[in-house]
Amino acid sequence: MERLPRAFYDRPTLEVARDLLGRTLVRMCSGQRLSGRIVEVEAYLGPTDPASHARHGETSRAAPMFGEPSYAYVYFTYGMYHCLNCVTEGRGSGTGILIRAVEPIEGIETMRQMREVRGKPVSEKRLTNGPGKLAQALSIDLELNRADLVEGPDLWLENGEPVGSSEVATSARIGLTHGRDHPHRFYVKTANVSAHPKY
DNA sequence: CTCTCGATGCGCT
DNA sequence: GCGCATCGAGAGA
Repeated sequence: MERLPRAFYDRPTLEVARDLLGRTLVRMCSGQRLSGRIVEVEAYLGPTDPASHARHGETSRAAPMFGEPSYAYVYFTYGMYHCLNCVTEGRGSGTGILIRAVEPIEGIETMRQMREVRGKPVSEKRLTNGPGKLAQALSIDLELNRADLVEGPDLWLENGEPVGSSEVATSARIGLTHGRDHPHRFYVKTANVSAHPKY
């Protein structure tokens, strides 16, 4: 399967977000392919977006989003979770897209082990149905911050199978206190896996 | 299913 | 010090 090219990311963020649905997220983990079908994302639109980490400008944490598109922005939050974004648009935009949920494809048993490190067995549906969960399942942490999604050896996106408009829905973004006024969350209605029971 | 709450560490005002 | 782009446990319906 072919990787998405650099130009894929170098477009308006909302356009890229919609286009990310159905693509395959691939993580090479000690020689093994772990992968999933992207079914939920959220767009973060730069310094003017009150919900974005870029809202205070190019701070050290948000800096990757101000760099070249097609690189990863990984951040650590709530003292214990990591979340994966891909950087979009041109250098200086401060924009990115949070990957919120994938359907596991390859390496399901490894993902299960990663997720069971503490706690009880995890059903396949709950393996990767949330940004913190999929990062844990795919062993994504700060080492992958700024990773090159086009040429890098550890993390990338493949064409997958784009989903048609009839399968796509939008909503407000999840877990925010500011910036809930725009439908910047995109998800696949028919997905096996949902990061939000309400939708 | 729903809701609430605590864990836990860091970025930023 | 405050507030998180989160998650899981526990309680209730």
